[in-house]
Amino acid sequence: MTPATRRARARRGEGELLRAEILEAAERLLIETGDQGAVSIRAIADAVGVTPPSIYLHFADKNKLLAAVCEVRFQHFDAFMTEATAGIEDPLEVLWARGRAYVRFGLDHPEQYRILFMTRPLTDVAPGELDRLPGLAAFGHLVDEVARCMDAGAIAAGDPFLVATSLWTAVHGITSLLIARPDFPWPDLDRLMAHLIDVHSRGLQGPAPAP
Amino acid sequence: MTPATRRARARRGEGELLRAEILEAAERLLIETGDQGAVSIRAIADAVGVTPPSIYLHFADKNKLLAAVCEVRFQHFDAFMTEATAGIEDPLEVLWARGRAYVRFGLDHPEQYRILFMTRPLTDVAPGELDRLPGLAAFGHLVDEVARCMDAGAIAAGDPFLVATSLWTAVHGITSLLIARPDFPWPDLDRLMAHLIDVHSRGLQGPAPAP
DNA sequence: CCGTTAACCTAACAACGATAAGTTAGCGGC
DNA sequence: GCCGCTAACTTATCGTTGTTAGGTTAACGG
Repeated sequence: MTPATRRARARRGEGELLRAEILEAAERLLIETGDQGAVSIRAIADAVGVTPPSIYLHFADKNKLLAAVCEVRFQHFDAFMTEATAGIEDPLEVLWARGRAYVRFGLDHPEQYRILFMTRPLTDVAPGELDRLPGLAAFGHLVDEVARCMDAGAIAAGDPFLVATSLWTAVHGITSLLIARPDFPWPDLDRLMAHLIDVHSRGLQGPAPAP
Repeated sequence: MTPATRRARARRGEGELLRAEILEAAERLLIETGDQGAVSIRAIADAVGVTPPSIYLHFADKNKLLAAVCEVRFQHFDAFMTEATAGIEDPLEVLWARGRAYVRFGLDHPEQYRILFMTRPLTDVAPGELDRLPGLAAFGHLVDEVARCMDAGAIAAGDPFLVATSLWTAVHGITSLLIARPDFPWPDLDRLMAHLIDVHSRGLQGPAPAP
């Protein structure tokens, strides 16, 4: 594959345009190839119509680039889950809708999900900017909804953080295994999710363990 | 680091010795560096005291080597979990003991767990040798134990495969997230596991959803 | 039209996985 | 004792990767 047509140089002050084009091309390659390893700096540069070093004018290294790609995608993560719960009154149903949305989002964006939640963090998170952790806002909302369920008596009173963490690991378990082991003879996803919700809706109503 | 002292050539018919040394060195590097990317063919060869091409006398490529490393480790996987349930009478307690052992094993061998269950399969599994899938025997035993619980009336009757799959995703969710996101402010693991077991022991006793 | 500088490119490095082709040394046979 | 076969390696090299140093082009203010 010969290099794509050379990209026209941006006008003065418009250098940031390249950054956006790089992000777009990188995500497109990530989705098309389905392989993080195939998304090389050279392949991205080629897709954009630019030489490899130009990438480094906008991203310190490859990890930062991939992190940026995922950050863009996951800005929609929390919003997507919140939308999925719009108009639902029952706080317990809100929880289940959120869980279903989580799994769906992960399976719709498997490569980004893999980078964000199935590999070690690409960029070390400095203490103090923990709030910029992707998905942390979403987790906060989950804790809130769990607390709301407890207040409404929909689930047994207890530690909302502990319950939220457990719910997170539950939906992550399904999402990540489906992504990592697609060759396993999985039962129908809807059945699996229904069972998960069934178990939890019953299991969370009993007395919580002592904190 | 200069190359380690050169390894003495194996005697005739003892070429397989090198294979074992390579596997050992590869796993040691994997554990010490904690980074799959740092385990290069050259680093392994250096650790063994041999040149890189010698690796290929025993392994077709790097993926096959890493797969072999994990296979060795996971030959103990099912046995470890079975041992953890030895002497337990209550079939439900057997299930929980197995779950605890699963998480412990994963956290004790995080890099191998990551390769086996958190990345796409290193080597494509040919149809017909599905039974050699690492951990599949272990999964079979899980299904058996779930069925035993159903027979004993410890959990509601239903599809043992569905329930076993769900339990697998549950323990995998905890294990894999703990490995991938060690920086998250996790609650105490024992508390998390106790909550998981609490929820499931209650949730699995109600009527199962229709198959 | 000139000079500044933003926006790139050319050339190259070290490290990687992998391969082709050569070399060394253990050991049975005479 | 030493010859030859070949198992057990090595040397040299290829193409690709992430990344950097330093040079070049062209848009725009004056």
